[in-house]
Amino acid sequence: MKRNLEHIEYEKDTEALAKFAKALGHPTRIAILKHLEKQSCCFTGDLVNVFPLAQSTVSQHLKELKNAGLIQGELKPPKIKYCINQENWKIAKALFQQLFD
Amino acid sequence: MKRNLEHIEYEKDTEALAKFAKALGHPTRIAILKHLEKQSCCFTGDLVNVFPLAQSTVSQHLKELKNAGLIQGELKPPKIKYCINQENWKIAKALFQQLFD
DNA sequence: ACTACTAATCGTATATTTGCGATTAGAGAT
DNA sequence: ATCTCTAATCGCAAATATACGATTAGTAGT
Repeated sequence: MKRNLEHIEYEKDTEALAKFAKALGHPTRIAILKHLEKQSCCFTGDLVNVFPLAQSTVSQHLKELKNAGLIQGELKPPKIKYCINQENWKIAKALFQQLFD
Repeated sequence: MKRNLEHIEYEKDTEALAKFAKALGHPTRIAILKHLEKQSCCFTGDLVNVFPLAQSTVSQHLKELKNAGLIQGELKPPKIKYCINQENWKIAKALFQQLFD
């Protein structure tokens, strides 16, 4: 990007909502979240079997969801159990609700 | 992208939701939509004054929102009046609501 | 036809995203 | 210490996204 302007400052809520939306902006990630809602929790390996994607690709998507704060991982050797981050999930829900009021 | 797998088929709702989310995945576009909600309608030129962005950049964002079906433009020479596409807005709202249930 | 105005599109540069295979890291179990 | 298993990370390639200035298109008025 070629921007000579310094980073634009938006309202906190706007930034937060965009961040959540961005994380939701890929069908695979939506599908992962729906799966997590249904299963309540699951492991990376399970998802690799659910989607016709490489393990590294699924891991990448999980990473983005984690970075956005929508999910969290719990060490459950030798696996990692992923769940929806309920706290941030509520925040995201509220922000979207607010947008669509 | 290097994918030898043919395009993955997701559920219609999943695809639709991801498309809406993707369009919402940029703070400028969230801000534009919030502005449209407040003003009910507005013109490209107005937005160029609201954001420290080039006219072409604002136009690009409007195009993406239009492609996602979230807004629509009405010819109002010599300007174009943009409004939220209420029909799709409702659909988007429902899809997000459903996700966060 | 010409002018004036708005907004879309083009061309370009750079950043980010998406995806894969290969490798590495981490945590038990032997 | 070594082996096994899972999942993250690395390195790469290709597609998309973001932003800009410049140009073009479209419409209304003169």
